[in-house]
Amino acid sequence: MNFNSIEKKWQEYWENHKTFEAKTNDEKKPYYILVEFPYPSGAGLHVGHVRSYTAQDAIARMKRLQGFNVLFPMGWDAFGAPAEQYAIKNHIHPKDAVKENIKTFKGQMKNLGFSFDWAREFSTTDPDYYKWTQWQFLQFYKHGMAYKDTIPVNWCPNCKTVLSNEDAAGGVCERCGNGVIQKEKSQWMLKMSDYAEDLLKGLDDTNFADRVKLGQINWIGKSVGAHINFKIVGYDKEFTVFTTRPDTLFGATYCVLAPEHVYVDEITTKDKKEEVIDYKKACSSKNDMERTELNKEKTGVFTGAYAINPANGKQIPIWISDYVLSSYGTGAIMAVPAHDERDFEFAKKFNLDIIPVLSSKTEQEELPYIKDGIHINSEFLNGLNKEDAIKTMTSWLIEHNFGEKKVNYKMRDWIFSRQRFWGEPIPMIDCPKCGWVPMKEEDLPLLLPDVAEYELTENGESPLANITDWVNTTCPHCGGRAKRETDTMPNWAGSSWYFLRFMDPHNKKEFTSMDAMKYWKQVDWYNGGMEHTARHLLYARFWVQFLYNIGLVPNKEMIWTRVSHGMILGSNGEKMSKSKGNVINPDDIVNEFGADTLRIYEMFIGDYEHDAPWSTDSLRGCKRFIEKVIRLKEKIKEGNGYQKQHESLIHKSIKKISNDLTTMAYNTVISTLMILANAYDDSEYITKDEYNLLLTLLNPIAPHITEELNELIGFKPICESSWPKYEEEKTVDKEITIAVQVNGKLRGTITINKDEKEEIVKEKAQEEENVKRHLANLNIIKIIVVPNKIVNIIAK
RNA sequence: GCAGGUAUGGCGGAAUUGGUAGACGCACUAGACUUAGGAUCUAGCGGAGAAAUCCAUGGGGGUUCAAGUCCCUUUACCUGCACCA
Repeated sequence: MNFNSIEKKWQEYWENHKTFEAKTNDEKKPYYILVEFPYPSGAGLHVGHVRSYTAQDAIARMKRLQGFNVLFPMGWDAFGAPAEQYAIKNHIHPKDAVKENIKTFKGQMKNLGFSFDWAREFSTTDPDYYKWTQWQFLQFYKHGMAYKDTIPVNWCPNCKTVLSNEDAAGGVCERCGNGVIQKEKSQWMLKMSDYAEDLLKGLDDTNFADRVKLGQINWIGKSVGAHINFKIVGYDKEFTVFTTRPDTLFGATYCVLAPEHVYVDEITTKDKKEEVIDYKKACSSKNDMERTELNKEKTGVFTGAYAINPANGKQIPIWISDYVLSSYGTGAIMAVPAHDERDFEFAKKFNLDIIPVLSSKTEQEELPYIKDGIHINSEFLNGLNKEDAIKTMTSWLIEHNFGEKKVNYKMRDWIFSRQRFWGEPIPMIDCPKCGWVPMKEEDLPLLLPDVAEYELTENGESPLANITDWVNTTCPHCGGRAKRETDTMPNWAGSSWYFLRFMDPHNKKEFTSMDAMKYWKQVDWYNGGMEHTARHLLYARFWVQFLYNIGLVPNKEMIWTRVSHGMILGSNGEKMSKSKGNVINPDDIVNEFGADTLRIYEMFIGDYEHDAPWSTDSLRGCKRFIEKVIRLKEKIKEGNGYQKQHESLIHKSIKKISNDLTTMAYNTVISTLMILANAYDDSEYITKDEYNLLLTLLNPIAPHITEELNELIGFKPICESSWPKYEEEKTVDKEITIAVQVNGKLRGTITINKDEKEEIVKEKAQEEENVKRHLANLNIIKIIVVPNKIVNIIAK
């Protein structure tokens, strides 16, 4: 059999019959299956894509056979830095590079037989799409959710470009090797922090995998504590710290400000000026992660200024150190060295006071410790436990105007500006008279200029800043001369709402009609990489919650189940990469082994949620399995229905496969099919119905060969048939074999009727030869019978 | 550093609520068929042992009639950390 021509034949059949096109408002029950749309890189489809697409395709195909109206769309997330860099290098417009890549990806996907509804395809870079991304940004702006702020960014003075933390790892520019500095830039921000609590609560209305929920919860990073104000000696000023342990205030012997804190320059005494300036300079080359490493030697500088501890009126020194981050809390801390590891190390190094305010439970415990000890050295808190002390101290602070109760979130506002060409232009206009003015909605989309050549700017502005024809415009408000915003949106913008557009992709009047959203309701099953479960998912949920709050989507959460898949590693167990030479190209595998073999193999490769190394040997095993299925056709004899000897196995298999396909246990779907095929192989002959059943169950994972074989035995196409049903009573065996233990050790097995009386089971167990032998000379104390499972005889 | 995850034969991995550890596949060994074999079929395949049996789910401890599964502790590896997507 020539699998290549069989695969082509069925791919054409599905296309011609529009088998996979979903109709909005169909009478059938809707079911929306989504895989993360890919970034169409120049490298083409990765075998990792094939894993998750096959998995979701299998669910889609089964659900269709089960009578659902399945929406299984595909599109392209095509804005981003790689396409831009490629375009600069080759002097072409990124849209042309993207066009080529999409063509490649689409061809590869079609060759693998994924049942995507291609009628709904779009790219985030289509003006028809990004028009609505821009429109939605304007809604954020109009509802006070978008603002400009000055933020430090990683800046490479040599490449004259802003870098991600990844590209600036170790304080060195990944591209040129020069040192990276921190540079202040004015950026558009979305007020995501306003949604922290809602994003936390909304998780209750989803069915995300636990580890996904946990990832979201940790990213949001809620902590309850207090703000405490510290007066600065000699100034009519105070600064605020955030702490989760206000009860330890009596132990605060010094304060630390982030080096970037606004008061630092002002309060530094003359003799310390030089030191402070040097220190700040040194910090500007480090990112947050490098700064907070615990095992690194603590560094810091005394500002010469003192603050007053509000609890006891003591003057305590104000230091600056890089272990305090300006991006978390208030950018200032009170240090309690007796009970915080970082503060302790810092205090030891710089000889600062260490006052314990919690009594340790055991004498041997060394500082620092921060368990729920009883308070000491803390005046009115003495003798209280942690909870009571926090309550008492918080009310005391409020009463004396020294602070307030405060909930803090690690999650920050979303930095929405990128100094790049290849992104959605932010539709804002800077007018010398009117300030920032949003574009008129009817003027959208604001298209990217159609130039193939553009240069990086000297000062880190977007390349768009140099394209004066594009930048210069008129103010929509006063009509005077004005300039466009030249920053573009982050790649995350387009992917934050694409799942809504798939519900109604050709709508010219709205981003998606309420009608379509009400019909499809939400994404029933969303799959993507583990690396996207924190950020992409959070951005998308934020976006949807905002749209919900302004009445544009019907539900606060538009994604019900989110699962994530593990990576496919190279055969050496390392991540596939060109430099390691361990990349497997799916095209090669399809050509040599066929798409069905690759699909089966990737489902069989291991636990879906875990990484798994590639093995071409294992792939061959899957090819052998297909060949066995083909050979089984020769075993068909006339006769209908299922033979008695296969009945129980068949019903069990239908049950297990139907279930496992919805719990991501794809590897056991394949092993169940192998067991069924082996049973057929071991019997003298099989019936057409039995063969058709095996083909139908295998069809979601290997759709081409199963359709072909099914046609050869004269059945109508599987894609137009229905999914088999099992009868529960036929899945249980009447006779079962159970284990017999003596003192917890396996000594034999007995065969009994299902649900046999306990007395008879006990008798049979004791009669078993080997059990008898082990019971000789022992007195039976107790016999534990677990119905239909095991017998354990306790004897002395 | 912070957060999350993982650990079972030579390999990928199975194993309802704790109840016969190693399903299924790969690799390997022996044999059959064959001009041939990356084909097919038969048998074997965690370790020790002639066998009975003992040992074995990263290490150590515990709970239980019974632990891969629950609890404590420890080690190693993987992923994410806000301008890569």
